[in-house]
Amino acid sequence: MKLIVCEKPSVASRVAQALSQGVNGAKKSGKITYFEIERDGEKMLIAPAVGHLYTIVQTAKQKGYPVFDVTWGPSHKSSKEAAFTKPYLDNLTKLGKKKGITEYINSCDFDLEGSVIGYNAIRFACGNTDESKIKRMKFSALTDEDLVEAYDNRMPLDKTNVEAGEARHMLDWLWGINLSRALMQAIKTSGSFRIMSIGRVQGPSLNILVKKEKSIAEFISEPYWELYASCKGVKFQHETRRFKAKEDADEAKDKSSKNSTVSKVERRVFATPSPFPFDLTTLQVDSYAAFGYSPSRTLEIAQTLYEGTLISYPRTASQKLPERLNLQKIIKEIAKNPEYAHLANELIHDRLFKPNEGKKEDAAHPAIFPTGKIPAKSLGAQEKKLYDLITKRFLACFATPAKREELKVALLSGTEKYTLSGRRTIEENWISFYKPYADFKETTLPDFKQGENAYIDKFEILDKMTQPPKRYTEASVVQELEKLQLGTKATRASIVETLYKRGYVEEKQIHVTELGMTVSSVLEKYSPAIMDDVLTRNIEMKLEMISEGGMKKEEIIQEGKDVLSEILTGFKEKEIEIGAELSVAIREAKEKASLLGPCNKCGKQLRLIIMRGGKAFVGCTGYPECHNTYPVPQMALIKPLGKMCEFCHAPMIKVIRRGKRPFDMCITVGCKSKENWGKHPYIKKNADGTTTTITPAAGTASATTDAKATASKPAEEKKEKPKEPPLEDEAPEEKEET
DNA sequence: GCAAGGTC
Repeated sequence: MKLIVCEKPSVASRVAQALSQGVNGAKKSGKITYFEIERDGEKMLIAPAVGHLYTIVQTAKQKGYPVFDVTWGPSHKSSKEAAFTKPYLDNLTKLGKKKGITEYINSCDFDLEGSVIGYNAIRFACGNTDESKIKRMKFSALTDEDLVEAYDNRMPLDKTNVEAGEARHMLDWLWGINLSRALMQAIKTSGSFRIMSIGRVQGPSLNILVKKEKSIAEFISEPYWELYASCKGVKFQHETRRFKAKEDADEAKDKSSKNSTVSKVERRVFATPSPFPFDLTTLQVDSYAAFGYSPSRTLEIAQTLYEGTLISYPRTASQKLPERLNLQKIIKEIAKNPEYAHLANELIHDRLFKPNEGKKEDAAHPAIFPTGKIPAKSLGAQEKKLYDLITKRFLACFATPAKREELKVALLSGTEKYTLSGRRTIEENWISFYKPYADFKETTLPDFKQGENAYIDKFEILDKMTQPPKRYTEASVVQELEKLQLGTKATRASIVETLYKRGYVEEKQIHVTELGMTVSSVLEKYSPAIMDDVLTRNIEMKLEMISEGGMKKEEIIQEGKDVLSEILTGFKEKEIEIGAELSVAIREAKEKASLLGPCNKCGKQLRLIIMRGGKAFVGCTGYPECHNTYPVPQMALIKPLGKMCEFCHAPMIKVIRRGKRPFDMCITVGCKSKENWGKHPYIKKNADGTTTTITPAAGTASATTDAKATASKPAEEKKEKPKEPPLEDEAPEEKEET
C-alpha cells in the first residue's frame, strides 16, 4: 500500500481522480476527505495537508533573546489561527498508522515549501522514519497526464530541497524573533510595553515606505507657470509646458497673437490590446481601484469564491490560461448566466477562444478564471462584486483589441506654438466586456483643419506648484514588493497589514508614523541587514546552494546564527539608549491614539479613557476642573479620526468591533448625523435570551427568538443604541484590530 | 508575543 500526501484538499481530489482513472474512492474522516483507490492492483491512500502542518518553535521555554535553539512543532499548538490544520494532521496520523504502507509519496507543489510540507507530514504525522520509503512527485499542472507521469516517474526523496526549505524557516525565525524581541526588550527598559516586530520581509517593506516618506519630507515645492490659449471651446497649452519664471510666461503670451493658424493636425489610430488574465497581484490592484478593497480583503473574498468552486485557485502568479482548461466550455457555461450571456455569446459567435496572455508564469497554477458555475442568488455583496470583476476580466481577455484614436493639433500664434491632444475610443471591443472597470479618458476635440485660421478667445496663465512624490497605497506597495521579489503572492498583503497593526504606518495613502521612522533608524544603525532586501537575495543564494548539494543546511544556519549573534550583542549593549529613543515615539503614538479633539466646555483636549475593568468613555484632559464626558460603544476598539462631526462639531471616532463592519460616528448622543441609521432595523438581545427587532423610524418592536443577536450593551449606552450604522456595502475596507 | 510561509 502507498500513501500520497498532497498540499491541499483540492489537489488530493485531483490526484486521486487522475491515478484512479475516474473512480472516486472518497472517504470521510470527520470533516476531512481523503481517498482510497486502486492502481496496478495495489491499494493507495491519498490524503491532503493544508499547507504547513508544522511550524518552528523554540526548544526551551525562554522569554528573552538571543534564542538559537529551535525545532519543529505542530502548527495548531502554536496559534489559535492554525486550529483548522489539526484535523488534517490527525487524519494523516491515523492513515500513517495503517499496516502495510511500503511507500510514502510527497505530492505537494514542487517548490521548497512543498518539499517541507510533505516531508514533515510524512515523518512527523505519518510517523515514517525510513527515508528510503519516501518518494517525490514532480508536476507543474494538475492534468491527468501530468499527474500520471509524475507518479510513474516519481523521484527519490528530494532531501536537499527539504533542507533548503528548513533553512528558510529557521533563518526567518531566528532573524525575526530575535530582532523583534530585541526591540521589545529595549522598550521595556524605558518602562513601556509594546508589541514590536521586524523580519526579513517586514524590514525592507518598511524601508520602501520610509524612503518615500523621506523623499516627501525633503521635497521642496517650486512654483511654475502654465500658459493656455482658448480656441473653439478647448484649451491649447504653450509648447513650453512649465515656465520656471512668471516673466517668461508673460513674454510668451506677449509674443502670441489672437489670430492664429492651425499649423498641424495629426490623427493616429492605435490598438489597445485586451488585458491579461488575472494573477493575484493584478486582481488585488484592480479590486482596490474598483471597490477600495484592501489586498488582504480581496484575497479573503477570492478564497471564499474558490471554496464555493466559482473561481479557480487565487494564489497564483500566472497570467496564462492554457488550452487544457477547456476555456471554450467555460465560456459556454458562463453564457448560461443571464448577467454575462450577451458578453459570452459575442465571444462564441465570433469564435474568440484564445486569450491574450501575459508573461508571468506560476509552476503550480494557471491564472485566475471563473469555473463557469453560476453563482447562487445568496452570494454576498462583496463576493458578487469580485466575481463580476473576475468574470468580466476573463471574458475581456478573449475579446479583440480596442481601437483608439489620438488627435494632435498645433496652433501657431504670433511666434509661439500651442498644442493640444486628445484620445478617444473608436471601437470598444474588449473595453465593452470590461465595463465599468476599464477606464479610458475620452476627449473629443472640435474639428480643426490644417492651415485654417483660428481665433483665440483668451490667453490664461496658471500659477502652479510642483507636487511631492505620490504616496503608496496598500495595493501599490504589494505591487512594489512583487517587483522586488519580497514575500510571496500569498503573503505580501498580510505583510503590509502587519506594518499597520504594529503602528509603523497609517492611513490609506500610506504615511510612516514617528514609531515606524524610529524603528527604521534604530535598525539601520544596529542591524542594517534586516532593512535591506540584500538579505533576502543572500539567503536565496544560500538556499540554492543547499538544494544543489553544495552546502549543508547546518553550515548555513550556523553562519546565520554567528552574524545574528554579533548584531544581538551590539543591540543588547545599547538597549537603554535604543529604548529611550523608541519610547519617545511610543509615547507620542499612545497620545495620538487617545486624544480626540477640543472639549466644547473648556477648550482643552478630550481623551479616550479606558478604565481598569475595560470600560471606555471620553473624558476631558482638563479633569478635575472640567467634568465633561461622553459615552462610547463598549466591547469595541475606538480610534479617534481627528475630524469633527459636520452637524454637532464634536469629535468623530471609528468603532471597530470583532466580526463586524467598522463604522464612524460622532460622540454626541442623539446627534442629527445618526438619524438615518434608523432606516435599518437593529436587533436587541433581551435578558431572557430572546431578541427584539426594533425599527426606530416606526418606533415599533416585534419579538423574535433569534439567539444569534448582538451583545447587550451597558446602561448608559442604550440611549446611543437605536442607531446601528448603515449597512452599506460601499464602506471602504477597514482593518480589524480587536 | 515576536517571522514568513503554506492553507481553510
